[in-house]
Amino acid sequence: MSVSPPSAEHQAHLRGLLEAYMAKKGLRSTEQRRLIVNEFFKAPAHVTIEELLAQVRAIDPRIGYATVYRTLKLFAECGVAHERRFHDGVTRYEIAHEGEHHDHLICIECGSITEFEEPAIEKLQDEVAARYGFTVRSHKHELYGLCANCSARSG
Amino acid sequence: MSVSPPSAEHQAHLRGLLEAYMAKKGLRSTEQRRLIVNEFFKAPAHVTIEELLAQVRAIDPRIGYATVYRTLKLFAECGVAHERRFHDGVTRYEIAHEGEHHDHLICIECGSITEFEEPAIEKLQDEVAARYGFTVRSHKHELYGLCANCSARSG
DNA sequence: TTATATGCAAATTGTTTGCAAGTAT
DNA sequence: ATACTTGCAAACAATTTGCATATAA
Repeated sequence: MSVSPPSAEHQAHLRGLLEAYMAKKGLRSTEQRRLIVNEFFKAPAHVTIEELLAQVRAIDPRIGYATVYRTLKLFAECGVAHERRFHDGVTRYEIAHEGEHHDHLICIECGSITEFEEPAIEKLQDEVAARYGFTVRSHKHELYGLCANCSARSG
Repeated sequence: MSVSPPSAEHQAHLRGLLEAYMAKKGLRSTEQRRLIVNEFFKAPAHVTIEELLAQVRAIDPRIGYATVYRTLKLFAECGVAHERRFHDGVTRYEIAHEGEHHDHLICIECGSITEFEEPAIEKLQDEVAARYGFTVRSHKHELYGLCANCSARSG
């Protein structure tokens, strides 16, 4: 529910971003890149390089790890994806959302990741920063614990 | 200002924690461990293994990386220190504070780390978790940007 | 054509572990 | 004596890079 694929419209917007960025940088549209973009949009949220690699290899087994790695970096650079690194030390990629920034609830039992948005927290956070004369550029707010399912299951 | 060494009293408390834990586990008080505890209490907050290693080697150059590594892990296990991993992927250790949990402002320019505490955020965070039936065990809230000094300097 | 992209394998980075020799109890 | 510790070096895990070959423009 908190993780849904991008609307056709939003997806088109992101493809536009990527295309514009590639044009500006003189980068080329290759078969691998086209495949990786398409699979990335179909992939579950917070996908890892390994996971996406497996997914694209199901279609073309000759794709290399480094190609997926570099393509996801490219997505992050042009704003199509966000890089996230949670507790477990693996980098995950998430499709850039429309509108608001969101944060994460991470289940330490089953690994599920849920997104949440809480403007009141963002507001307080800005107040804290102001108190220290700090200029916020980005932030990370992650809650670790047991998701509803795992809470029920384990007590 | 937000980073001050532990009071003599608090330090004694932490040493007690460590001693009790070591006794319970049958661990031994060695020269290396005594040196590392002492230096850790003198070290700046959010020290890395490398930094603490350099600091203890200034006193005894024969100390190995792994010894510092394992001793800091031990501190974390018994509640004398907290492990933190920020943006840059290096693990840092911080002396366990009295009382409340705190979070961090990290300057992406000079690397300085400031601590903050905001009960209202913690409260909202618990409300968000409750909304999802999520049981919070720990959390990470980090603001990245420019500290007061660097904001002034770079515009 | 020619600069960019790919796939492989090797290099890096930071952390973790195995083991023989040393040491606290 | 015995079990824990140490320091070294090697293993790991995840990411990043160099380079020869392939390919888009």
